[in-house]
Amino acid sequence: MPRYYATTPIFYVNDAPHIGHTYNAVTVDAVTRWHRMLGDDVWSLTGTDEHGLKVQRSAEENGRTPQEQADLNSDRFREAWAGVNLANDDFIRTTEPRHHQAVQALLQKAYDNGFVYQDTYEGWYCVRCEAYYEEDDLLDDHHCPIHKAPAEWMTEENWFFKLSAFQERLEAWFEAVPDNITPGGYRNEAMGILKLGLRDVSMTRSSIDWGIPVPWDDDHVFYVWYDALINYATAVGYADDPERFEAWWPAAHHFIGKDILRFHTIYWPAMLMAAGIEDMPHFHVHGFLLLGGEKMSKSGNVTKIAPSEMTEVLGVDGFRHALLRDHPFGPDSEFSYESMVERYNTDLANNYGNLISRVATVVGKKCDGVGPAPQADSPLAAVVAESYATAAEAWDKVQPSQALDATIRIVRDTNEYLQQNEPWKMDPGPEVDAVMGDAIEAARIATVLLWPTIPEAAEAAWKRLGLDGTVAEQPLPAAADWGGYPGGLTVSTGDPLFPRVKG
RNA sequence: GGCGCCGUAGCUCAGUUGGUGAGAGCGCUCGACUCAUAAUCGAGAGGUCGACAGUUCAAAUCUGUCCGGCGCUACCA
Repeated sequence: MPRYYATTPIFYVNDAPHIGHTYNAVTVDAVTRWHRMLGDDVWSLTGTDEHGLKVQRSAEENGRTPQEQADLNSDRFREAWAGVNLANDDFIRTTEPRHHQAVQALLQKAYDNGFVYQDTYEGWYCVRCEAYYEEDDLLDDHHCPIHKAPAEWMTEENWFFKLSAFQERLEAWFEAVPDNITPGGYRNEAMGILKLGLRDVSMTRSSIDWGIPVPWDDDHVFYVWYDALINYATAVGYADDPERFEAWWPAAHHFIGKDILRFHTIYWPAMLMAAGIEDMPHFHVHGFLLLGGEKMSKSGNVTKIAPSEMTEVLGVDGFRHALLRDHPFGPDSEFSYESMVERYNTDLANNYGNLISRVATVVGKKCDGVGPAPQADSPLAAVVAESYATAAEAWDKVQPSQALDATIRIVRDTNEYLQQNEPWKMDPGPEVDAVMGDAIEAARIATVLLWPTIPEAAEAAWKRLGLDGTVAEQPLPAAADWGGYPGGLTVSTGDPLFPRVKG
């Protein structure tokens, strides 16, 4: 059984969950749900990044311990993800003991293998940023470009990671694995970074307490990135279950935003290599949601919009669908309230939801409420087969927008098929049965294929069609084969699955 | 400065290795239907595929230049 291990980034606890985070998390959720239907052995991970100066500071400001602060804020992400129906298998926190063990173990390996050394770091340092700057990046008189405050010349003893030692091995990895980073544009970006040449980087801090102690030097904690990235290994047992790690690690897929490309696709693979891990993860990189439209651009930035603002209007499933359908995975794309509502109304209210309604009503009136079996040679059979092939390929390439487009095509063509045959004008009999059997079957398959994005509504539709069991347990590709609907099941009507939303 | 990305109908976007008269959804116009969530279906209008110049029998697709927007070149989480 193929394995598929998918991760979101761990989100920094000081941030509030917003639709940018949500886009990433829902993509991972939908893709992993698709893989579950394929019968793959799936593990999906999300979590929170909880160390670092910012957490330490906001804890002080609020009169809490850093751990208390982290607990509070981590819960916001848990709640947000429950609110969009994420079916993650694990939620990791970097403050957990299992993670401390893994970080110390993995970096100790790097140390033992000779890829860590002590050196003096000198540079212009902004206290408020807690970061060093290159001279060229500072404003006049060595002022910090962000805070406009004077930077100080600092000298610090630090532990360095020998990133430069991995230049060639990283290049070899890129050469050997053409799809190590998708979409391809981001792979080019990463290769560009490589081509410029890699410098060793500092990986510890002695000025902060809120972090994971360096095992060979009590005075230091690891710099946040060297702590955070390792979460992906922690979660599949790097420190405490080597067998489990062996099994899952080769199947790792990291879904990330383009802003963290460098750390993930260059530093992290090098860290793995330094620790003697052979298998490299796959990376799927997306762009930003840009805030357009009227209603929300007034509130400024996409990072100010909580997912709950959208689920209140569109429902959980409606939001999930519109989010993935309208924003191709990879490039930056426009996000607007108006287009989300429009997408919801078009795809889910007018097409999919309405199809379920009209089918149920006509079956009720013309077939005594019992769904007839589909025709083996229905013209819809070919439509479904083609749509499935397109959707399956798109999911495989991590292109949910394309997959959903292909899936909705089934719904559109079924509406067209009904319109052409007008079964509501016919007297009950074989002719009506033939048309309605086909329509139910197409609706059934569309429901299966929509489950990864609209799981709740899909289950509800499944029951209305009178089908047994759950959509979740339907196996692909078999469940998408034409003719799966047996006929003779009671079809029921009900309130609209997706009520129209007024713009 | 260097590297890279983007610029296709009013809007949001598709367009594999260059090849039938350039597409989808939405919006718009007209019509049909009335089973259905004023939903659905059909027809139509609408683009010199950023500009210019090349390569080619043939380019939105390849090359160069230019214009416009953006990213990276940062130990910002």
